[in-house]
Amino acid sequence: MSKNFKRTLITTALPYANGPVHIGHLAGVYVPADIYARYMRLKGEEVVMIGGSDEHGVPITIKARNEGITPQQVVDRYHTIIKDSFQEFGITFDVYSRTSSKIHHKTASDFFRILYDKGEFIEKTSEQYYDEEAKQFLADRYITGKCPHCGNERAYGDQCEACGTSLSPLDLIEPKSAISGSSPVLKETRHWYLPLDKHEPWLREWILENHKEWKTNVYGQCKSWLDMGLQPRAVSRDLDWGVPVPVEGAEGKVLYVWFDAPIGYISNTIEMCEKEPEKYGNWEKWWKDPETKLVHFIGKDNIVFHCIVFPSMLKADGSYILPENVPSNEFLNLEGDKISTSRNWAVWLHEYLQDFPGKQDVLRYVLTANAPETKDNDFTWKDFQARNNNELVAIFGNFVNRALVLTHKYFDGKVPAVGEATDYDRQTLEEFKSVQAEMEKLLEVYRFRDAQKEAMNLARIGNKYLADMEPWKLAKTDMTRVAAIMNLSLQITANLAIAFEPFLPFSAQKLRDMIGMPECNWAHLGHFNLLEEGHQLKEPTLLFEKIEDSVIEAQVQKLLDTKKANEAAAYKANPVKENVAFEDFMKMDIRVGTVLDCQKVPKADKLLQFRIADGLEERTILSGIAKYYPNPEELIGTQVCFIANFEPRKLRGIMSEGMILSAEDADGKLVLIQPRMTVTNGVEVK
RNA sequence: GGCGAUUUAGCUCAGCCGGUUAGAGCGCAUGAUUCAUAAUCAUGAGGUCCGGGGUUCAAGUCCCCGAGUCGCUACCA
Repeated sequence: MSKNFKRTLITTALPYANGPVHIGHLAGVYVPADIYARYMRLKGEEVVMIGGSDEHGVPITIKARNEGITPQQVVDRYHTIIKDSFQEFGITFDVYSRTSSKIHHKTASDFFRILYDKGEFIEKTSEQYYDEEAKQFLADRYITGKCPHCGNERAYGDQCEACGTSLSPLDLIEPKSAISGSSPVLKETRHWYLPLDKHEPWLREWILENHKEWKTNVYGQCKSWLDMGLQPRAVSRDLDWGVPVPVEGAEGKVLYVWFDAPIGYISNTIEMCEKEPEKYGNWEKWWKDPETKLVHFIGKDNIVFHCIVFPSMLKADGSYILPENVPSNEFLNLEGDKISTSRNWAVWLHEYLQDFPGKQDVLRYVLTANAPETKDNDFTWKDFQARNNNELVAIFGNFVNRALVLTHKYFDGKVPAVGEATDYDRQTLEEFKSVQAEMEKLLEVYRFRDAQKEAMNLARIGNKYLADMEPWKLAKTDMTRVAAIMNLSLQITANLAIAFEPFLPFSAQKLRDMIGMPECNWAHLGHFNLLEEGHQLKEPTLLFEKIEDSVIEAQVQKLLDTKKANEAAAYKANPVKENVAFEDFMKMDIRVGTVLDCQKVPKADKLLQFRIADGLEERTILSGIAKYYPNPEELIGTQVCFIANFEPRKLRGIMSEGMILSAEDADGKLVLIQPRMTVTNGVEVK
């Protein structure tokens, strides 16, 4: 399956610019991609690594509204943090740009237009609300009106927050535009769809037949999607934040964010090439030459977009190459819990860089050693400390220090003469012979965890060599032999500087400074003539430092604090809604009833089916709280509050006659509202 | 619920096309050693390979049923 490619284009998933980057992003995408890129460069291959912020989409506009700033201000803030922290962390992007850039708007726009002109889209027309004052179509949530169910005057077009009902804008009574306040009118609007179903046949062959080497999770998920049958996907949205749809009469419409984002890889490549044409050449050679190997580094939540949707877009255009591989990692957990931006459960890169100055490599090492390559993994601070102290310090750093200190002690820091190799020396040399090939084999198939282990193994061999040779004893009798031993130890040190360069670039650089090895060439790995006799070494400094318990405890405490803060203080209660008349409240019929029966609804994860004695007869109500009540039978006999005069509605084929009231806690957990003492069934709540 | 992935020593993970006593690193125990950031080196203890069936001369490895975990997806009146 290995073709001969001339050059490699590495893309990294675009971080969404509504928050900073955390260790999950790093472990899943950026550290492995950077290792791969550095390795390729070290080999002298032509390679570029593309990155950038994904800055469009509805969540950013919502965040902006909540904070009373513009979407541009939101993305400016996070783009800067993300870009700066990546750079400080040593992620070597050839370009790190953003999708709000001019060049991206043009690229994405042109891309759409070409597909449009080729007739690669399906157009569908539907009726949507239009604001004649603001002269634009209104996205669902920019329409407010009276909720047909509860009468709340300020329901949104997609949902009534008073009663929780999800709505269509057409359901609203007396709709109003949230932008101008005027009454919108219904107007026909077109939307464009990418007919993925049309692309299914070649996708099948391309993935299922020709890319069996993809990781099992990637291959499996693609197969699953293909077997289910692909559906057309909308590529446009009514929104004013994004890339405008470049079609006549499409004012107020933008490209849907998932369509626009992957094109960012292309725009960023163009930007890179335009900035330094002599270095990178024409952008098209990176995207349109079949001799370019395209590799997407992503997380597992992005598989379908990168393996099915984006390739379909590229194929629809017709002039682009397709990805050769899509190495997708699983997720990294933090101290046993899912990493979450909204819950602030994360180790943020920019904060790590502040708390651990100069320790980029420690985090790089730990994230690689514990990378979620085949399944979700857990990051713990204790493990972080152990890997630093027991591996980086004790094995790698210690060996380097021993070799250098001994050389300074016995030979004034000059590389001593080679000398005759003993059988044992030859054995040690033998172990280095296969290292280069071994590491390449692993790196080529994106197994960075194992590759890094190989590098660490070299330091282990070094430690063992010194322990077995005991030059500090021989120094009393045979300095020629000591010279030979130290020479070999120093050559091992030089090899370490090469082997670790893709993984621990800062430390490798530091090491090369110490031993005076300005150049770093992958081809030299496994050789033993890297440092010449008589070459002067610098005074050794420590490559890594031990991390004390107190430092780790402080980080753990920080996490515990955010957890607490999340649960209480950080929860921002929603603003109080508009006053309502007493009569409106009286329209709501809230009552108490006893649970006669309660069980999970088959084939639904969230639904519980209640049988309630309501004082008159009995009624069935469904409620989406199954997750929080794993033993529903325990609710039998207790009393709950419910809205009795709700329009009945069918869910999963069962008629639900009302709504059971729950409080939603700060963490999203739903807790039933229950009377403190038993009351008569059917009494009203006022 | 459907689909995909995953479940192997205390922890983190290897085990290709089924083949003799299941491996590595860390942690732990014991011993050796002092050049080194109490670092290193050696040895050792630790596993009904998630559970239950089946195919086979032979299964961690293949098939079926089930459980846990994660992702995509449907469902939270």
